Amino acid sequence: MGKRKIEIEKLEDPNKRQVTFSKRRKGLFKKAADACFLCDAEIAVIVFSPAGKPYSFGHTSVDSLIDRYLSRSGPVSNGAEHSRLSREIHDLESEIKNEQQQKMNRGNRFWWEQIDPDEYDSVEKLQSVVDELEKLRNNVLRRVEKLPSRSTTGDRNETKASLLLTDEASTSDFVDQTFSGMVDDLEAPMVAELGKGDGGEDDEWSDVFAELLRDDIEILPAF
Amino acid sequence: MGKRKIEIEKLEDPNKRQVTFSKRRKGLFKKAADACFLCDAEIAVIVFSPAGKPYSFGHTSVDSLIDRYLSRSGPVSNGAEHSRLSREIHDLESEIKNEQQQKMNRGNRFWWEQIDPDEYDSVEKLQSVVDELEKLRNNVLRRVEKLPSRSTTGDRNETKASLLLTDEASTSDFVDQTFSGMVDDLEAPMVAELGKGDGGEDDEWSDVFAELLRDDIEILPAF
DNA sequence: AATGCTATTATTAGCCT
DNA sequence: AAGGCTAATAATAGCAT
Repeated sequence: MGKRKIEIEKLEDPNKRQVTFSKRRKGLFKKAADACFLCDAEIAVIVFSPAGKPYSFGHTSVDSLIDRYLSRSGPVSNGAEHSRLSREIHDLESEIKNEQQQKMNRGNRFWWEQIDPDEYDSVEKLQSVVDELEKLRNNVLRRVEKLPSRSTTGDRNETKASLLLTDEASTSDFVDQTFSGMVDDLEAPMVAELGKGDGGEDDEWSDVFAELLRDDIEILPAF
Repeated sequence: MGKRKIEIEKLEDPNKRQVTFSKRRKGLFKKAADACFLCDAEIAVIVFSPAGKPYSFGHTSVDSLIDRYLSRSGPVSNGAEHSRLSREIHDLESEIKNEQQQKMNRGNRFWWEQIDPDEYDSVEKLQSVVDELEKLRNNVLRRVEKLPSRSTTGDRNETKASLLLTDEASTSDFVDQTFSGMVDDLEAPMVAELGKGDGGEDDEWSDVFAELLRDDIEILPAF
C-alpha cells in the first residue's frame, strides 16, 4: 500500500529493509492496540528485528499474556521427558505470577494503574518503576510537544509544564517527584478522560490523550 | 477503513464486537506474517478474545520467541523474592528449549520442517505431531477448496485429492498416512515452491501456495 | 462464527529532510 | 535512523449469506 505495489518477499536492500521494518512494526502495534480497545481483547506482540533487537507490545501486559498462553498450551510435541518438565515449570511460574497479579486485578487495565506503592519502600525498588514510567512519559511527551498549540484554559498548560518538569533529574528527589508527579499529573487526567466524550470544552484534549495512551500501552523496549 | 469511519472505543454490541475481532485478528496475523517475510524479522502474536479464547501467530515459533523475550527482559519490578525465582525458572526453561531446538536449527524456517522422525517411534508419540499437521492441513484445505478451479495439469489435482484423503480417520493407519502424506504431498511441494517465481507454467500455484503458507505459519489455536 | 461484497478509510512505498 | 509528504495500494465496516 504505497506508491507502488511490492511483493511480500525478503527485501534485499538492508537500508530499505530497516525502514520498512520500523514503519510496519509501528503499524502492527497500532493494529494490536486498536483491536484491544475495540474488541476488549488482550494481545501481546513480540518482535525481534533482523538485527535481533527486541520490541514488544502488550495489553494488558506481555508477561501476563505469555503466562496465560504457556499455561494453556502444553508443549506441543517434545521428547516426553522435556515435555513433562516444561509443563511443571510453566505451572509453577503461573502460580507465582497469578499470586502477583491478584493484587493488581481490581479492574485496572494498564500496568501503570497496577502499581502497588506498598511494594516499593526504598529508592532502589522505586527506580525500576520510575524507569518504566519515565519511558512512558517520554513517549507521550515527545508527541505532546509536537502538537499544535491548543486553546487550553491554562489548566492544561500546567499539566503540560509539570510533565516537562522532571526531565533530567535522577536523584531521590526525582524519584519522589516523578512517582507522584506521574500519578497526579499524567496518569489521573489521561486515564480519567479516556473513552469519555461528554461534550465538554476539552473534548479535543480527551481525544488526543486517548490516542497517545493507546499508542503507548507498554510499547516499551524489552530492557 | 470501512464503509464509514469508526472511533477506536469499545464496541458495545457483542455481535459486532465478535465480527470485528475475527476480521482484525486475521488482519493482524497477516501484517505480522508480511513483516516477517519482508524484513526477515521474527514475530510472535498472542491474542485472547473477549471470551478468553486463545489464538497465536509465531514465526519462527511462538515458544522460541517467548523464551528469547523472557531471557532478555528480566522481570520488570516485582517483589524481590518472586523476581529472583521467576528468573531462575525462565533460565531453566530456556536451557530446556534451547536444547530441544538445537536439533531443529539446521536452517529450517517452519516448524513442520523441523520434525525429526527419529524422535517419534510409536503411534502415541506421533499423534501429537499429527494433530498439529492436521490443523495446518485443515487450515490450508479450507482455502484450497474455495479456490476457483485452475488449469492444473492433473498432477496438482492428485495432490489436492490426497490432501482430502485423510479427513476423518484417527487410527494408526491415519497416523502413517497423514504423517507421510503430509510430508510428501503437502509440505514438499508447498515449501519447495515458496518464494520462487521462475516463470514456469505453475507460477500461479506457487503464488497461491506461498500465500497459504504465509497465512498458516503457526496460526494454530493454542490447545 | 466465519466469508464475500464493495464503498471508504487506513496504511504505507518511495522520496525528501 | 527517524519523521513528513503524497500517490497508491491494502484493510475493513456494514451488510447479506
